[in-house]
Amino acid sequence: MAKVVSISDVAKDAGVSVATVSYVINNTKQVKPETREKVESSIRHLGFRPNMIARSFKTGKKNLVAFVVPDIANNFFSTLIESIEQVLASQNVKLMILNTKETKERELDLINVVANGVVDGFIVASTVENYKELKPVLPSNLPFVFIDRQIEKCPYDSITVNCYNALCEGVEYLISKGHKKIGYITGLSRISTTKERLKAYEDTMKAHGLYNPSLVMVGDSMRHCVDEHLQNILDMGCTAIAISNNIMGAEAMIQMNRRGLIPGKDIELLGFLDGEELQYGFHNIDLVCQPTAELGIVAGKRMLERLENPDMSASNIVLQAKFEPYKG
Amino acid sequence: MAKVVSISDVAKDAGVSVATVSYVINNTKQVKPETREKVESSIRHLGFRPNMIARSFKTGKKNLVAFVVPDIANNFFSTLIESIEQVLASQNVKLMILNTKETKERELDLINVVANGVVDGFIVASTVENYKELKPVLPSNLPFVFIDRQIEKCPYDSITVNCYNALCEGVEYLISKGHKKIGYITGLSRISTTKERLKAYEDTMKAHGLYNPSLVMVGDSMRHCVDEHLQNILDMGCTAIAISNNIMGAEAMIQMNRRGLIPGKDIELLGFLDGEELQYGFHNIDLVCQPTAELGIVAGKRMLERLENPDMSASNIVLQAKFEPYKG
DNA sequence: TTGAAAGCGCTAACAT
DNA sequence: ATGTTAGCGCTTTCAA
Repeated sequence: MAKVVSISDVAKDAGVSVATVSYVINNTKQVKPETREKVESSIRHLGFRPNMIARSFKTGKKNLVAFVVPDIANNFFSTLIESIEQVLASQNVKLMILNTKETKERELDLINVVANGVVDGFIVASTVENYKELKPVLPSNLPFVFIDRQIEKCPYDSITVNCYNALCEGVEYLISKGHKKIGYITGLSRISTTKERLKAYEDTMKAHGLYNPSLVMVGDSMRHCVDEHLQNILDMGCTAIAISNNIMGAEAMIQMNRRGLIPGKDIELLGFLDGEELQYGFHNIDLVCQPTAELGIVAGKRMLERLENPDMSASNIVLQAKFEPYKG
Repeated sequence: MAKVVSISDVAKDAGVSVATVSYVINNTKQVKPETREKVESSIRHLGFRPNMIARSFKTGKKNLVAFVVPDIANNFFSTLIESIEQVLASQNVKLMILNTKETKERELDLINVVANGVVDGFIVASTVENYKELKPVLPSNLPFVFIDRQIEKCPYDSITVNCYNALCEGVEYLISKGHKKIGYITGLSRISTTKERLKAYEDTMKAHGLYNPSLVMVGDSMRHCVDEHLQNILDMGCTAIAISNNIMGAEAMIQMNRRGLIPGKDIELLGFLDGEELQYGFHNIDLVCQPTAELGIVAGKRMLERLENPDMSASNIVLQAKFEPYKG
């Protein structure tokens, strides 16, 4: 366990003051070239690396943003992670990922732990339903950007995707192809995207006099619940099924495959295209396509702006999904 | 942007010294109950949260470990993340995830950025081939635990899974069922797991006089490469195909599905079961099963031990995968 | 062009 | 049981 070398070790070695060393490593003042050389040589020679914690402590800047994410195993969110990382990297800001597993307690706990002093700001895809629950843990001095899911009465920036129109169009499409019994699997009830999408399904079905509440299965936004719901829907004799998110859609594909059913032939599937994953394989289902990468990019940019200027007023940006039927 | 309250604000408000406040928030000395109460009331009242950076700066302890991971979208790694998180949580240590996307430069850069002062240690699933490349960025004063992939000549702890025997058994099994032309898709060549698995395939095929180098497709451990390789293997008339990791296996399933081919019927598939994902759906392929969660647990524990006692000598732990044929 | 020194918020040794 | 204070490594103001 070698001793860790500090700025004063470098100063001593180079025969200058710590201030001078600081000037050269930060390029923050003019330094005589030969002095700079001496210092840089000592740095290399001693293997000095500035202690980031000390630096953050002093400057209050960490160049670190936390992304609070419900499920890193969901391709939608991993795509989001990558696009956010990319934007932040342009300003040399790193992304710290905190995985809540769709659990309120974990979300609140993780935010709480990291809130004071560790990061410069938060991007949050919250699993919490409304602002009341969240408020106690939100540090008032840090920027927050909410992404993907809208929190009721939340006075911060948000970037979301509206899927209502696209999903209505999708259900219309199924109906126009003659489907009458169309099953639906929802996500976690408390989440805004789940509500919006369910409403799209319900409104469209009702408009055509086809709505039947027993065709709606209440899922959990994760894959586990799908198999059972799928079975119920099949048992009820549905000829088509719409599914409230990507991961459940992917699971439905798998489970249909296991039963020897071919999507788009034996039963028509309307799902969500969220991440790269689905682009590659799933060409035989109708899709609601979210601009996932763009969502991350917009959120990342917003965070960068807010870091620059914390006093901007909050804004809510809504991107639009679009419907793309399978061209079989 | 409200003012952030510090320990001295609390001290002032409660009419005690900063030391006393520190004692109550850390439970590090006896404090008279009524004093404690006063302090706790001030803390609640002012909304004080200890500045973690300042604390880390002072104590040198961050309770934060970095996990350097090649691809968070790969279920194998997200399972690993969850099991590591779980173990670390028992000591109140948090996990920071750094995503390299199988890119050496990103890996070296990210380690470098976080090396000094941000974390207490690193768990690394490295995409780098050998220790020489890695060495310049490794801070000598921090613990490292290498996981999943073995780095040549690396003098640190490692926890890996040996799949050689299980994959040999799997290929034997295919051969015993009468398959003679068995295609193979490899992972990224530089990675230890890729090498080990390829060797298992080659050794077994050779032992039966069935080896033919043109049946081997060089992949990249990600899904993108699979479709083309799969086509080649089908064109060559293979009746079975073995695939070097989970994500490429999943992609092969999807692409077969797209072609209307049923795994285990039209062509036999030998893949890897790594994460939860595959447990749910893929019941019609033969599988090499890695103890993924256990891998994470062992690595997490090792890190915790090392944090406790940095001077332990390095150890290399190897877990064993096992082969499980599809029982159709 | 360089240096001296204050101070960021906290912990913990030492004093009371 | 509580308070006083040094000091963690760094940046930055001010002086030289």
